[in-house]
Amino acid sequence: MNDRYDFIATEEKWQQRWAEAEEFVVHEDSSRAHYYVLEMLPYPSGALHIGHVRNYSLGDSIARFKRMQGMNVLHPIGWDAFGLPAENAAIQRGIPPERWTLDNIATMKKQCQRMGWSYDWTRETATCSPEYYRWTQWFFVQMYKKGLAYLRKGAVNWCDQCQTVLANEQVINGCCWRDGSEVSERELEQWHFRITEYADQLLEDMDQLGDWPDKVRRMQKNWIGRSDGCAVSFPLEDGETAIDIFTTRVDTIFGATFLVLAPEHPLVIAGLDDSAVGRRMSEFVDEIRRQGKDSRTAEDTEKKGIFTGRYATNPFNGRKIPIWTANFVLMEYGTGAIMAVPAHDQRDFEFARKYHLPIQVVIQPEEGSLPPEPEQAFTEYGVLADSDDFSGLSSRTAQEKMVEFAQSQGFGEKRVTFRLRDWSVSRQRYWGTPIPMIHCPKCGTVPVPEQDLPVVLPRIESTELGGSPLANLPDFVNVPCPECQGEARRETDTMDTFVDSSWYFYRYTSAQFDSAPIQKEAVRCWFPVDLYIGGVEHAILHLIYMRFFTKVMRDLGLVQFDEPVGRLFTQGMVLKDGSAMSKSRGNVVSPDEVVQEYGADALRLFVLFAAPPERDLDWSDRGLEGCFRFLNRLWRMLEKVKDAKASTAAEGRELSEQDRALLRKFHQTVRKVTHDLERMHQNTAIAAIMELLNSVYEYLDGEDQGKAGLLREVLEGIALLLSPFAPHFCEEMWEILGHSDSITFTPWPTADLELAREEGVLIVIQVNGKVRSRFSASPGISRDDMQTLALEDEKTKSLIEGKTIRKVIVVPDKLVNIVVGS
RNA sequence: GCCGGAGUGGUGGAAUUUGGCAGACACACCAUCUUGAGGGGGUGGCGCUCGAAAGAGUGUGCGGGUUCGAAUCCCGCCUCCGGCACCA
Repeated sequence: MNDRYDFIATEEKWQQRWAEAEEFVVHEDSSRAHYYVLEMLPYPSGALHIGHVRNYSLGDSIARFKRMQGMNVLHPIGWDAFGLPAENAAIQRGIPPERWTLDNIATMKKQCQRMGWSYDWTRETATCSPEYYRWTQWFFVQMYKKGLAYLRKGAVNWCDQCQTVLANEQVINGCCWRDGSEVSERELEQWHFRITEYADQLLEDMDQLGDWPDKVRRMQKNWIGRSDGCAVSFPLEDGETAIDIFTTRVDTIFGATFLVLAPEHPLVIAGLDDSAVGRRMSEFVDEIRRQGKDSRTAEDTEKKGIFTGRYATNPFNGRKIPIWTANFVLMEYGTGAIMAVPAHDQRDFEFARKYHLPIQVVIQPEEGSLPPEPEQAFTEYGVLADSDDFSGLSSRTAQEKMVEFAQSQGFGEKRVTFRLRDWSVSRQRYWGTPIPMIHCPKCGTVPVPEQDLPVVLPRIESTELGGSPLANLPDFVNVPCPECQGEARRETDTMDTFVDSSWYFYRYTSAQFDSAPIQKEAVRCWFPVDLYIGGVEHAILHLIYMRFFTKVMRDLGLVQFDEPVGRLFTQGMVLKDGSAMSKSRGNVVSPDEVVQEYGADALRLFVLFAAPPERDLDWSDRGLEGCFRFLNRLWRMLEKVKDAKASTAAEGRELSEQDRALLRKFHQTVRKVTHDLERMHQNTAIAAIMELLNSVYEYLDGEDQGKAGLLREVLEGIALLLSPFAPHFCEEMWEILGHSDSITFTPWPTADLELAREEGVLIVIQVNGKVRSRFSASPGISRDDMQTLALEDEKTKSLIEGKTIRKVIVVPDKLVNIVVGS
C-alpha cells in the first residue's frame, strides 16, 4: 500500500486526459445557463509567480464549481504581450522583443497547464499578435472618426527611465508606476483618448457595478473627481476680453479681492513683453517652470506670485480687483484661473497675508460672527454678509440664486469640472500596437483605411532607447497618403499597452473571428462577465479604461450594455516575510519548484487556504507542507476503503448514531462549502473539508463493522467538494472509487437539509449574561421547557440561590439567560 | 486636510452576513507512542492568571454607551494600511 500519493504521475495523467478530451473547450449555447469567470491576464515577464498562482487558482475554483453546477462556463486566458519590460529585456539581451515575448508565453503557458487550471486554450489571445492588434487599431480609427482620439500638443508626463510618455493614471506620487523614477514634464504632441467625454457616465454608472468592492468604487470616484460649481467671467479693463474662473463657492464672490492665473495661462503668456512688468513676469514664470510640476503641487510648497499689472472687474459688485499669477494655480484644472477669496479659502488667505492683499469677510457662521481681521480663513458654509441683495441668505441658497443671477446677466453659468484628464496613449517605444495614422502635408492627419489594417509592426533585430524606434525605419515611415496619394509619413508612436488590455476580455468570446473585433452574438451570450478577479492595483488604471472602452463600444453599436463586469473581486498580494516578493529582495518563491516538490494540488490548496482571498497572504513553507499532509491523510483514508463494496448508507442496515453523525457532518459540509464558494471564502471552505475528514477518522475509530458503505459515500462527496481546489487528486480519487467519467461535469452534491439538521441542540445557560452551564435538548423544544430545565440545572440552582429572578430570556434552541438581582 | 479599511492566542486565521458557548481549521510548540536513526505517521495538550486537579477569575487595540447578552451595533480616542490632495 502506498501511504503517499504519487502527485507527479497523477497530475500529468489528468492534465493529459483533460487536454485530449478537450474538457474545458466551450461553445455558445443559449439554451444553458452560462457563467463567465475572468482573471486579469498575465504579462509574459518570464515566469509565473505565486501572485498569479493565487489569482488563477481562485478563478479556477469558481470555474470548476460552476461547471459542476451545470453551467456553461467560459474560462479563458491570454497574454498582455506588448510593453516596455519586454523591450528593455530584449535590449539587454540583444534579441528581438518578439522572440523574448513569445518564448516567455510558451514557458508560462506550460506552467499554467502544470497547475491544472481549466482554461479553454482554443481562445488564447496575445495582444501582440497581428490578428489581435488589427482590431485594437480598428478601435483607434473608430475613435478618431468619432472625435474620441485626437492629437494635442501640451504638457505631458515624461519618464526618463522608460524614455516615453505616461498617462496620468500611470504617475504615482510624481513617479513612474513601473520603475518609480521621477516623472518630468515635457511639451509634446501626443494622441489622447477623450475619456473626459465619459466622465459623468463613468461616475453615474457606478450604480450598475452592483458587486464591486466599495473601495474600488471610491477610488474611481476620487480619481474622476467631479466638482459642481459655477463659471464666472470677470471682464478686463479693456472691455473686450474677460477672464473665466471656476468656483465651487460662488456664495463667497463678494469677498473676491483679486484674481490669480496659472503661470501657463494665455493671458499671462501674452503679458510677457518687454515692459518692466513683462520682464519681471517672464523671470517668475521661468522660475515656476523650473520648479517642476511635482514640487510645485506639493502642499507645503511656499506660495509665490506676482502682480500682472492688470485689473478685472467683479461682475457681481463692479469692484476693480488686481490680477496676479501664482504657482499654486494649475492650468490643467478648471479654467486655469481662480477668484481669490482670502477670508474664506485658506490658500488665498495665506497668499493675501504674504502679499498684503485685502481680506474681506462675506460669510458669517450661523452662530456668532467673525472678527474683521480673522487669523485664518473661515471655509465652512454660513450666512452671507456684505453681499448686496444676497446678504442674509444661507450659503446653499445663495449659490443657487447667484448662479441664476449670473446666468440671467450673461456673465456666468453652472459648470461641472472633473479631475479626470484625457488619456494620453502615445508611447515613444517600439514594442506596442502601431498607431494607425498617417500624417500628410496636404490632407493633415488621415487614418489608415480599415481594409489596410493591421499596420504591421515591422520585425527588427533589436531596438535602442531614445526617440520612437519606428521613426528609424524608412520603409515603415514613408507611405503614400490614403487620400491624395502624395508623400506622407506614418505615425511612429505606438499605443499604451493599457489600450490593448481594455478590450481583450471581449475578444475571448470571438477569438477566431476575423471580420470584426467581436461577434455580437457571442458577446451577447457571455456578457457581462460574471466574475472578474485581479489585484486592486488596477483600480484606477485598467478598471477605469475597460469601463471607458465598453461605453465607446456601446456607442459604436457593438454591445448593448453600459458595464462589462458584474462582479469584481480584488485579491490580496502574496508576501514573504512581510514584504512583496521581489528578485532584488531575494524572497521569491518559484511555483515550479513547489510543484516539483509537493505538487500543483498542494500549492493550489495552500494559496487558497492560508488567508481569506481578499487579504494579503504571507507565504509559509510550513503551511504548504500542512496542505500536502492533508492530501496524504486523505489518500491513506482512500486506501482504507477503496476495496469496500459499493453500497449506499441506507442499504444493509439501520443507521447507527455514529452513522447519522457522520452523515450529518457531511451534509453540513456540503452546505458550507457551497455557500463559501459563492461568497469567495475559499479558505473556510477548505477548512470545512478538513474538518469533515477529521470526522471521518473519528468515525473509523473503534467498531468498524458495516461502515464501508457510508465511508465510501462520504469519500465520494469529499472528492466532489474538494475538486475545485485540488482537481488532479480528486479525479484520481474519483477513478479509484470506481467512476470512469471525469469529475469535471459530475453534478455538485446537494445538501440534504433534513440530514444536516442537528438531532440535539446544546442549550447554554447564562446567569446575567455569563455562560454558567449547558444542557442538551431536542430541537424545537418549547420555551417553557427550556426555562424549566435551565432553572432545574444543579449548577444554575446553586448560582441563583437566594437571589431574585428579575427576568428570564429564552432564545429557542440556543440559550436561556437568567437575570438575577441580589 | 478629505474619504475609506483593518486591529482577535506564539503565528495565519474562524466566528462579524443574522448580537447569543470567542479561538473552528491549520502552522508552531510540548508530551507520548511507532521507527535502528532521520523522515513519516498515530494519540493527547495548547489564550492568559491562580490551581496537582476539579474549578475559578479574566480575555477580541483603548475609553465610554446601547442591550438580559457585544469581537459583532453606536460615540470618542490610539495604531497601522490604502486612495485623493495647493482641485479652486
